[in-house]
Amino acid sequence: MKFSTRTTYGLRAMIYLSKYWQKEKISIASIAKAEGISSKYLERLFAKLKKEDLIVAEKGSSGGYALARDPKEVTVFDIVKSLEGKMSPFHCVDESGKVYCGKNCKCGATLVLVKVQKAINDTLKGIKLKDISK
Amino acid sequence: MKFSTRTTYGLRAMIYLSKYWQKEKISIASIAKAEGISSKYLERLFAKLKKEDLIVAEKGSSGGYALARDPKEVTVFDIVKSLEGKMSPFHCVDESGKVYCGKNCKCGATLVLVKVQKAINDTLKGIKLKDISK
DNA sequence: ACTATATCCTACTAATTTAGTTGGTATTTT
DNA sequence: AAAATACCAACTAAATTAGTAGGATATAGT
Repeated sequence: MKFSTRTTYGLRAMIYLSKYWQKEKISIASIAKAEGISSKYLERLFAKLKKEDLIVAEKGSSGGYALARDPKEVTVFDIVKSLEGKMSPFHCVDESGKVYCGKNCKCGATLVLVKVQKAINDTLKGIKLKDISK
Repeated sequence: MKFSTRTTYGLRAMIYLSKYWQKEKISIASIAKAEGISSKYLERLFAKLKKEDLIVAEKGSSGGYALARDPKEVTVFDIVKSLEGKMSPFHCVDESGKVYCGKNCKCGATLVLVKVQKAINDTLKGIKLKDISK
């Protein structure tokens, strides 16, 4: 089991943006270069972040991206969720923690899955973007 | 991000075995049938569990598998780890929690990864096989 | 108006991982 | 000897992830 690099790339880009919060707009090209990420790939990740209103964009020359909200108020959960899609890392358990696997819904295994899912989400919700951008 | 079905399959099989702890040996065929898992696939998962000494096997007719240790003493972490390989769900962070990514090792993103990894592992270590096999 | 620099959009490709299959061999009980 | 079991290696199929290609669209500065 591996988390995708999307999460790490996205976090790094958001940290980068938070350094310019209420200062400058930043282009994908410059973030990609600074962080060593494919700019075309980062482009696609930014589409997701924008769709969830975590960042705002301005087109055209001297355009770029900026955080949509104060880094003090954005949680890492918000970011990871927008990049990874639904935060339900198991096939049997949906996002709300409800178990719906076909075969044997009351099996002890799902107790584990639900706890792990909750542990991950609680951890992510407990960290603000501000906390990790110094 | 999804955990693989291996984890769930393996847990369910181990729960199944724990019901027969110090009673009977159980064949893969019967577990696979009862749990609705491909028996050939389960075979391969059992190879991993055996390699980590979580189960013991006896060959031949009337052979089968049994838990190697008391379900009170086996943690879910032991099981998941043997199935998933290393419990380092991020590319930047090794199993011990050490960060070793090439580019920017001190970046704030790794703080998140380390915390999530710890949260998962602590959760898994806190659950005994016995706890989930009623 | 032109040009350079951006975001935005869609489709394709490559690599990796996961899940499952095929076809056996070795061992033990009956 | 036959049946049932674990054991083993190689292959295939499906899904996901990572990355690329090739543009269209919008804006600022000249």
